[in-house]
Amino acid sequence: MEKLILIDGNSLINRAFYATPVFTTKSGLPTNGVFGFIKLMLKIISDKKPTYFAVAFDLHAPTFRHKMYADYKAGRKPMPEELAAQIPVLKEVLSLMHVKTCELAGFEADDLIGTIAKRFNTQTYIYTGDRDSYQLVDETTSVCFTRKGVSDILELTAENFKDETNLTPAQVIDLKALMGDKSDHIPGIAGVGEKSALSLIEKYGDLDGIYEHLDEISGALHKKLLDGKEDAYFSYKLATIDTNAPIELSLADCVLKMPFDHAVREKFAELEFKSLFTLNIFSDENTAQNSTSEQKHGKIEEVYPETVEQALKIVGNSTASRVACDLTDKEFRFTLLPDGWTPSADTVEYVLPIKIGLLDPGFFEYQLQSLFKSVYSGQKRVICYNVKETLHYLHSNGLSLSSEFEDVSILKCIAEGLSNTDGLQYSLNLHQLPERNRSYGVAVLYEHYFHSLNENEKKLYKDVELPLVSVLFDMELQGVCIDEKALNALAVRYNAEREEITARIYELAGETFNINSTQQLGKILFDKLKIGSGVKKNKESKSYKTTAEELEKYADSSEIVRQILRYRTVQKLYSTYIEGFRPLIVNGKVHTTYNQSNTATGRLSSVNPNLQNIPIKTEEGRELRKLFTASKGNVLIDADYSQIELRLLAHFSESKELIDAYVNNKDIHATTASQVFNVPLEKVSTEQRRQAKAVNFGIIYGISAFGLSKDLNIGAKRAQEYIDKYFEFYSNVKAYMQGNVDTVAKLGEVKTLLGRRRVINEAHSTNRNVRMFGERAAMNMPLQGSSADIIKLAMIGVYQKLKAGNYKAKLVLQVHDELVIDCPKEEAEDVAKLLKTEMENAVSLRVPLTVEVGIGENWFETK
DNA sequence: GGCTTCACG
DNA sequence: ACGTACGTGAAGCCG
Repeated sequence: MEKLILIDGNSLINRAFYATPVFTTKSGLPTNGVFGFIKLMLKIISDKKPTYFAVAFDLHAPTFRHKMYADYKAGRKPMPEELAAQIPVLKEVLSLMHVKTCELAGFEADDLIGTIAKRFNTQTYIYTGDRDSYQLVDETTSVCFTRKGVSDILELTAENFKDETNLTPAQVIDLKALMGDKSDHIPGIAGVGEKSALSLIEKYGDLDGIYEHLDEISGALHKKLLDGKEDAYFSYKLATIDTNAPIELSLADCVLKMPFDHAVREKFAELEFKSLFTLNIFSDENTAQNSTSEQKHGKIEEVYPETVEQALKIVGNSTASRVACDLTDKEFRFTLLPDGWTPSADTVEYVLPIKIGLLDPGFFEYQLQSLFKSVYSGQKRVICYNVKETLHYLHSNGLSLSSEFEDVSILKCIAEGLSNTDGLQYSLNLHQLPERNRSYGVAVLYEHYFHSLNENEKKLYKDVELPLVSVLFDMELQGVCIDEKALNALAVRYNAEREEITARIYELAGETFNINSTQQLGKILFDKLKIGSGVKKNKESKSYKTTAEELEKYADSSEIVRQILRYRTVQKLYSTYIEGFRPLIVNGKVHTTYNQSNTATGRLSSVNPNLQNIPIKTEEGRELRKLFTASKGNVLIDADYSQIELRLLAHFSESKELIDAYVNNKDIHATTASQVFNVPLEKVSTEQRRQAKAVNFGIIYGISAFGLSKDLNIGAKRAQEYIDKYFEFYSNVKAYMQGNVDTVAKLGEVKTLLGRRRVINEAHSTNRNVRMFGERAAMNMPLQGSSADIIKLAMIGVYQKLKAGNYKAKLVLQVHDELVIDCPKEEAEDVAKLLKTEMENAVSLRVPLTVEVGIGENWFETK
């Protein structure tokens, strides 16, 4: 069915404005709202491929519903100047795009949208950041609600509406009538919140139903409802969207005309929307008769060589200096890129099936190897989307990649952070590139992202992230040895204990239940056994909170609680670290995958298995590290940075107290304790030092009194005193942190030592909690991210030194501030020295970086 | 697939 | 008066 998209213009430009960092044209015109809106609009077009498209705007004037609205809206915070200025610009852009816009004196955008949606019997999608429109959902109308920012969209349809909201679309109005809506200045009934409103609706269906059965409702609620009846019905009218607005509009008026005229391109140039240029959305005057994808991007011809020899010849005869590749289970696609190639050139994409099935498949794949060899180990630079994956694929076929390579997934990550990490296919759609021409798409995306980087980012990419790919590939390939015998022994032990505890818990509970179910557990503990009164529930109030922290409170008085805490420990160790590892062991080793492009700060992450969260904090958990051993005849060398994030804080803040502490090798936690608790350094107790350590850590996280008080189990007031004392002494640290907050408020992003950016949209939120989260993230990211930068440099240095020295030692693990090498005993002394030196000298800061090294037969022993 | 819990830096 | 520590991944339950 043909699709119609309806956009609430005011609502979405508002969302886009706050979700996009503030930027202006050279002349000072703010354009972030328009930019964010256009981006979103293009994404919608790409996702839904609509035939019809219209944007509605508010236009207030005195008529019934809106007069009331105007009254209420008088108290509303005015739209910021920078946003208001962008609305005419947006309307101008839309007009150039021939996108139908509508507004009508006296009607809200959602009235127009409601009217249009009900008028035409075609599949309609309403995009808005306003929950009011939920009431419009029906069989042919969906509401796409922008949850946070503009990228997270919740699509409500007739099918999922009940599941998502627990209401019918019509009941949305009743809900608002009862509870009101501050942001829309609908009063509702005083003292009636979401909870009671929802339960009333669930019981009586709607407003009329509630008042018909008013006598069944007792107590305070009865009075509130009685007193608020007028408010409720008035609010009901306010909340009801008018679906009969007198608007003249036919479906034909809404036809979306793609591609866009040259004038749109010119307008984008004027607004300095350079990143939109590479998109395939403009008509090319010269080849106006061609289809969209061919106009902007030239022709893409798919060629299927009949034999591998043919393909080999094509590669051999080509003088192209680069080749873009995409290798999947089904196909191998490659595009040769001659010097000076641009996305607008006519391009040929070669396609070879990986599994032919008809002939002898082994033979064909054997043939393919020579093609891989010529492409991946030739003179041409190879461009992939995830090159480490390709390296593994080649290796498993006895091949290696010896050409220089590029990686679009990493480029994208440096350019946009975590914005859209859904892989190549997603990026192709987003950029309106043909879905099947994946190697061509890789080339276009490469050009797009590489040229969007600034000089620092290009260096970060070329000098750090790309060389790191080879390091990580080698580490993953190498793997780390697991002592399977010891693992099996532990499995038996844990399993026996788990069964023992389970039996005892059932006995104490008087029945069997699923201990792993927090819901069932909560009911047993608090409803049945009434273990305690403190029945803290979770957000949805669906279940009791049963975290270890919560249960500890009852441990002294209740055996079942003690047994459950013990059960949790054993269950965690057994399921995650014993049984979880078993299927991942290959020839006595596990080979993790390090993900280089999925953290907000620039850290690596580790999966299948995660080797960055192996227990260490408790004695018992720490035992598991004995399972991680050196290879036969080898030792493990472990090196970790000492307090690298605090040292970075000293460096960035230029706090002379912090610098002094590190330059003179002082005990930093004791120093902080001495200041915070007003005692001479030599009189600091172990308890005071422990607390000061928590303060120092808290600072790195963007400290809050509440967080610190929870961590230290003290009152928020005391915690605040500690923080004040801390900042009084380390005054530059306070200024530095404030600087981060100011930066993110102004630019919407912060940076690390090597210029890695993190966009923090939360910093522009009107919601105080969300905004403060953004501020804490802004305080933490430069520290956590620079630490990640530094260890990446060190890894590259160590890798190169090991290679240059012809050592057999191999890097096997990275745990954020720690590296582990599997090393022949005879090399150990040299390698330990090399490792320490490379790590300590990876960068030069205002304070020394120090590294602690340990050597042992297994990971446990190195510490 | 989202939520809860818990392992790490 | 509000509700918060920063960054991850895995297992298991539940709808």
